Amino acid sequence: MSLRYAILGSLSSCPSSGYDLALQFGLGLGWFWSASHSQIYPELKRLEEAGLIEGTLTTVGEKLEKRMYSITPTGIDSLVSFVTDSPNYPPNRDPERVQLIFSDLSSVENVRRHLEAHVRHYIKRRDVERPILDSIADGRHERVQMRLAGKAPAQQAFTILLRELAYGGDIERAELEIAWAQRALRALDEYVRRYPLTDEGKASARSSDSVAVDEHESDDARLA
Amino acid sequence: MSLRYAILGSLSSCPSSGYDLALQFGLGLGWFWSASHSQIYPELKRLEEAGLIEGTLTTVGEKLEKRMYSITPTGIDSLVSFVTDSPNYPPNRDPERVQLIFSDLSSVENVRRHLEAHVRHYIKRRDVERPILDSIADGRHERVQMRLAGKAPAQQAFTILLRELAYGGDIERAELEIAWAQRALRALDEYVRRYPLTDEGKASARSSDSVAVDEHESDDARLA
DNA sequence: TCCTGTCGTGTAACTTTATACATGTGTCTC
DNA sequence: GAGACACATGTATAAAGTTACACGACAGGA
Repeated sequence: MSLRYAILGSLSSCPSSGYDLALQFGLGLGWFWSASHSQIYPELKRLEEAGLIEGTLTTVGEKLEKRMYSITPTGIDSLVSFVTDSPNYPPNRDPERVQLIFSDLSSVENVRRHLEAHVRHYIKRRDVERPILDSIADGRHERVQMRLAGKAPAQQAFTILLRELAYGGDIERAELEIAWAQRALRALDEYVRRYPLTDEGKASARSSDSVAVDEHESDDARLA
Repeated sequence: MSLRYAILGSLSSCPSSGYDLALQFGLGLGWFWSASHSQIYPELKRLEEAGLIEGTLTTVGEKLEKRMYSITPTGIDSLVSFVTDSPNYPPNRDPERVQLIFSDLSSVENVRRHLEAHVRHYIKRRDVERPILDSIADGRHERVQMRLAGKAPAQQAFTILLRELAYGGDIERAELEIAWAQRALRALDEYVRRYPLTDEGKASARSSDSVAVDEHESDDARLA
């Protein structure tokens, strides 16, 4: 049901078309909830039927139709009751970790690649989100500005605080992932130092050519 | 498709019934991938048809039927190619954050409750996972022991390392969430100190009785 | 004029996940 | 012997999400 409330939330900043929302779900809001236009358009219809939003048909240029939706008072009430619910935490589904815990079937090299990709992914993410946080902090962020319009200074500060917390938390998560993966890479190095010959026996776990490994078990014993 | 590989991964430690797997997906493996029995049983059939696993019918007691599945060499190959893929990161869907960023429509008190619940949630999670990590680190973890069976010491150390990294990372995530939410709570206190009267005007953002807020805007100006 | 890219709105088919329904056995305790 | 609870396996239905298909308008430059 969160898609519904993400839409209501976005519309509580300013009226938008389905297209606008789809962009939002790909960019700003997309850091917290993703959705594609094929999910958004039907949901907008349902929301309008339920009276939570209101659409007006406008035209761009000569013929191009555009449906602008605004949130209704009922919609606001529904959104408020959503944010007032105690937070719910969906079941864990982390494909990256599933890969990692079963990667003992592959090689140290593979895990290294995995962790390096992890670092790159979260560095990218952090580097994209940091400027957004900055622009919120110093009042340049356009969509936040819209949300602030017509509100008292105290309310404005509250809105900004919450956004900073959300983006700040996301960036911290990214930084944790980077630090974790880098430490993991060092732990891998350490492992390879301790079991030097295993690194070459990459396929050892996959097929039964564990001869090479067995051959060097004495090395393991010596080093351990 | 990760359900499929989570099942294969679990079966690569030891043969299991659908029931066993459902328990796993609720406990150990469930930290990384959740699934209910209604998803598992049909998937097991598909996996058997595809030749990735093999089921044998046994009986418990007199009549109670039990289907034990083992992973086949083809299944191992499939699993290895899964863990060898570069990690993929699913779209963001974080209902807690969606609530937070639109919580400026509710009250400081509501956000405080939200953050306190967040702290409790992740404290609980950390406290459950920490002993699991410990049991892996000192070799008491039963399912990890099964996975180690018959492997060379170097391979065993590799398996243990990966599990430690996975659980360790999860615990770090929990600790980050706790620290973040606690800092957020202090930031809320700070906000209330700066805008003292807004705290009482809880409903101000919801309805249009912003009179109370407007009345005290001079206070805001004075303090800011 | 054509072409490309953005703007704009939808539907169809499929996969995945959630929730509930449905049934029966084994084991232990009161 | 009855009842509670873990063991064990499924199906049905609906909701949510993904991917692809489908159409057309506008604006800009080549």
